[in-house]
Amino acid sequence: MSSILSTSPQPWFAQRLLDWYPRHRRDLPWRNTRNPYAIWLSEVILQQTRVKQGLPYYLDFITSYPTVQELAAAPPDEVLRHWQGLGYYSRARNMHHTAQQVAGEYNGQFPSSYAELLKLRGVGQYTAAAIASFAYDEKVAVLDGNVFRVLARVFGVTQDIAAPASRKIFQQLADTLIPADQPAEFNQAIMEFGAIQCTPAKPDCLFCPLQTECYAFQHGMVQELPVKSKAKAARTRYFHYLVLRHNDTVYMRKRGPKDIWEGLYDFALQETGSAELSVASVVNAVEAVGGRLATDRAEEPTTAMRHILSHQKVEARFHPIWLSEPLDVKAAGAAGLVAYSATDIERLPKPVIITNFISNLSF
DNA sequence: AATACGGGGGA
DNA sequence: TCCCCAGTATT
Repeated sequence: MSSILSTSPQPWFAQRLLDWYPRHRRDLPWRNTRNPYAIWLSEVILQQTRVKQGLPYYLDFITSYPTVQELAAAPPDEVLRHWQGLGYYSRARNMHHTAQQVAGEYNGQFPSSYAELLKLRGVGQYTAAAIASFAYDEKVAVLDGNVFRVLARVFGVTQDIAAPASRKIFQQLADTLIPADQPAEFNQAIMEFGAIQCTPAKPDCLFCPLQTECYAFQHGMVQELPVKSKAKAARTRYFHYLVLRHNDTVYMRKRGPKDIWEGLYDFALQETGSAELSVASVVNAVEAVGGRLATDRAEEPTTAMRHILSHQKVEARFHPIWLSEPLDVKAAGAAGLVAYSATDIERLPKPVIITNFISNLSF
């Protein structure tokens, strides 16, 4: 079925990668440091994120919070605001939690082994292996999307990389390949090789140092490997945002748990099963949060703005509502709505779709 | 084992 | 459109 020799060492693999790496590696600010804080920060930012997208965020965080103590001391909303636009916001919340734990319980020192790192919130097998190897030279192989792809192709592993059960196959393979004397360099090399040379769509097989040994190349299966089952189709949700305005303020609320964009701020929301929301429904919704319209009818909503997430397609319409007076305090409070000035709003962490809408809003 | 959770970029 | 990305936590 495949050419895996799972228990016999194959030194050529590490040798070729370690030869390739110094000649092709990108110079990135979190490389060439042994500072576990900087490494942890970069790894959390880079989870499910490309270097190009994560780099400016890393630079902002390491500048704004040079030490774990400073990150720990920051207000949660401020941390989320710095994270704004990066996605997977639980990473930011978990990161902040872990910063406070390290600053407090760990006396500012990150744990120094894979097993201990794994206990930190937001630090899974990949990130624990990355920190343990990069910062402390522990011999533990990282397994990320790049490594899965490289191993599947080079060794002809046909297991579905999306299936959790496949992980131990790849982990076992990676563990036999990682050299004891250069675990950090090897981990960096295999990931960089996957990111630059053995890319998903059009890998550079012509100039590949593993061409002769690569199972996928030798068997014409480069496009077939890795095997990955498809994700479930995304469902569509219809958001009708009530942009409640009074004088120079706009009402916003913090989003709760068990849904997208937890902890970020948006407007009063009516979610429906279709793209339409009648004027009567808008008026009802405004009154439900204790509002009185300044005019007898609502303004036309904006055209739908689409926002694509991994598991959801959000179709949002924004209904500008001018209030004749502030919201009833009790009703607004129950809905979590608070009046913010333009300056306040700039500082709030917001989903990209909200930021985009606000950028066209005149105060 | 399956699902939820963002957003950007490339083909 | 579809796929991928320096994954993790929850169910």
